[in-house]
Amino acid sequence: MAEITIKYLAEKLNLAPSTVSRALNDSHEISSGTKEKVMALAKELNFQPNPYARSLREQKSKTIGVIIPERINNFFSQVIDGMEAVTKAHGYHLLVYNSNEDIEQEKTILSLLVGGRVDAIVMSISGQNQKGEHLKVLKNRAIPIVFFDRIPYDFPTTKLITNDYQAGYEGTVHLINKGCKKIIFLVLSKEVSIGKERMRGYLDALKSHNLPFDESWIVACGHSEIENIAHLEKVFYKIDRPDGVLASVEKLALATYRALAKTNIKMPEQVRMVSFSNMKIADLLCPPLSTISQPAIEIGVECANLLMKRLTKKGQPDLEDKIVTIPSVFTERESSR
Amino acid sequence: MAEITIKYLAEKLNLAPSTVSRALNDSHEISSGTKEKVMALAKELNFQPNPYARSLREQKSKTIGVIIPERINNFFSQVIDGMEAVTKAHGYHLLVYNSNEDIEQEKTILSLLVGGRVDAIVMSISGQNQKGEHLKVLKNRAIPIVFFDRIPYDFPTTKLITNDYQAGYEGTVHLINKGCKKIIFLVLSKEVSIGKERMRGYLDALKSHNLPFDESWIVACGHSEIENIAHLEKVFYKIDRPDGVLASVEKLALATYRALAKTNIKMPEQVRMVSFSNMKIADLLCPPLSTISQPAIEIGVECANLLMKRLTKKGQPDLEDKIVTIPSVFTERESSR
DNA sequence: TAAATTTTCGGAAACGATTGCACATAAAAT
DNA sequence: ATTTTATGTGCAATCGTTTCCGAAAATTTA
Repeated sequence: MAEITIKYLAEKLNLAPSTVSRALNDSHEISSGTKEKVMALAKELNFQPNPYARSLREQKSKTIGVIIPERINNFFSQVIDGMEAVTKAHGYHLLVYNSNEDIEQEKTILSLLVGGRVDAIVMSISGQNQKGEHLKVLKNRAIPIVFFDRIPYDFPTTKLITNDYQAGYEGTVHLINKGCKKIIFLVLSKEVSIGKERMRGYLDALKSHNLPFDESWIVACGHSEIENIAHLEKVFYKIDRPDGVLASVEKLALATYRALAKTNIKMPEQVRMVSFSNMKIADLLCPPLSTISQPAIEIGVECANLLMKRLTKKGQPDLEDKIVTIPSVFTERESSR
Repeated sequence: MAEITIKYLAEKLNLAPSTVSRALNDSHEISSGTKEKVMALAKELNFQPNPYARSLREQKSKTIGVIIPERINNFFSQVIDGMEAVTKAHGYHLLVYNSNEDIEQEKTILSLLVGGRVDAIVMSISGQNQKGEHLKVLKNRAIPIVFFDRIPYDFPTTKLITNDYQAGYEGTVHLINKGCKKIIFLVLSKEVSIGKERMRGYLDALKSHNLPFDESWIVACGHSEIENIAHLEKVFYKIDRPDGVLASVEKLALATYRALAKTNIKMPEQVRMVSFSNMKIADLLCPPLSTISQPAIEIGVECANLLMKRLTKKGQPDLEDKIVTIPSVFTERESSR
């Protein structure tokens, strides 16, 4: 079936394409009579204006690019759900890319996006490198971008994070209050923003409670689940075994569960754990996991709101260079009781 | 900064836009000398052809629309990851939509997509209705579409599912072998394809093992977690309590965990459970959950392969009207031991 | 050397929608 | 009755790319 175009409608109605276009856009300079006729036929034939013709002419795509480092992760799924809820209401579409925690892929994706394919970008950058030199392709382009969760420090735009420092602090204090003396901190990469902030909270908590600290308590893990488990096993086999764990990402808490399963160390009796996590079933784990969970949907909504405001209202200024902090919520469960 | 266009490159190089275009596309009718000059400048200025102009001209978008009923679900995330892996290699983009299990939203999304925005669609339809009348907007459009997991029966195209019948049968047999006599079947909606097939396997297993069956053993749940839990609690409070559970979707297995937690019924001692699920942490639940898990990534890869073949090779026939079945894998864990 | 190719490139149309401008016709004001 | 204004519509250019067609220039062949 031939695609239905404005030109086709115009022929059918004995009108000029321009008239049809204006009628469809409810222009004031078209009589209500012709408007109705046009609308009626358009509805009858289920006419949909060609998005690419429109994008080309209007120089905007009504599309937003989303880049996340990992798709199989509740947190990011929730963020995107939040974003979609608001962008949908504005007639915007979401192009979603998974960078697989890989800077090279991030770079490739970005170069695809800057060509005009999207009107804006929402991004959480990979853990490999937080400096963000690979983001410089964006610098001299006028494309709005907001970062969330894993943000680059030196890129002048709006960034959304949770109160990582405070949450890290409070999670640690919680463990201290439960009697933990040797709390280790699990981090994917010391380079990543969220890792750094959460770690700062952890360190400050230890300090303010006059607890000793050893460099080896910062356990840097990687992206390989198997290696992480093996590494953690060794940590727990040490004579001077830790009695507390603060995991800066969910993945590492899970690795800890598996590592502990291979030893005969009991949680929470011998070691307690608190983790940053957006798992919905933290309460079903053995034992249920104490979590610091981020308001993911809200983060998505907020990102989208910022962009919608910038894109749909005219005369809007560029995105401010600032960091917006949304509080996370702590839930105590068996793992730290 | 002004966008860099072919026309701009042409001016800079004192060439015609047509020549530049051909050079960039490595046409044989351009001398290697000019090709090099053009390529060099394009690279230097980081030229990206305007995707919308190209789409308009070529009448294809190099974009695929993906519609899923739920985003916060490992299965769908994995499927999309699989798809992206292959579409990326072909220079295709993914527009992802969440229908929220709502037929109306599905309809809205479809009408947005048929206007030429995407070259093909991959879809798993909502559980509300499996008849698929709302898909008729697609009927007279020439847009290729493939369904997976939750498929409409009467839509003539290729559909991908797992061996739902067989897996349902084998899961049930497993429970029977463990000594279960009263096995209930948890389903979201009796209308949904996967529910039906899995149920058929369940029923046949009971029959072939000469076990009694009662209509009430088919427990139809909804999308509200709270109601499901309340409902299941009642099921387990009956005098004639079930001693086995086959959950046709992960969500209902989790609801069962929570319902059991409110009673003092022990799993697997008093009731055993097997569930369809793609959870990565089934082994960390209390007790670890026996799962029938679908090869989600493979499904995504297969969907994408079908479409890429159809779209990138010329002279390809329309998508065959057939159902492709990929086997799922059963993993026994504590919940049914 | 002239003719026939082949190679290399430019001009212009096309994709479908939007919009500035011009031009009718009708209504209102003078 | 004539000018002004408002209203409704059409023409044509534009967005950036690709491609058909034709025409020079370079090369080969007769």
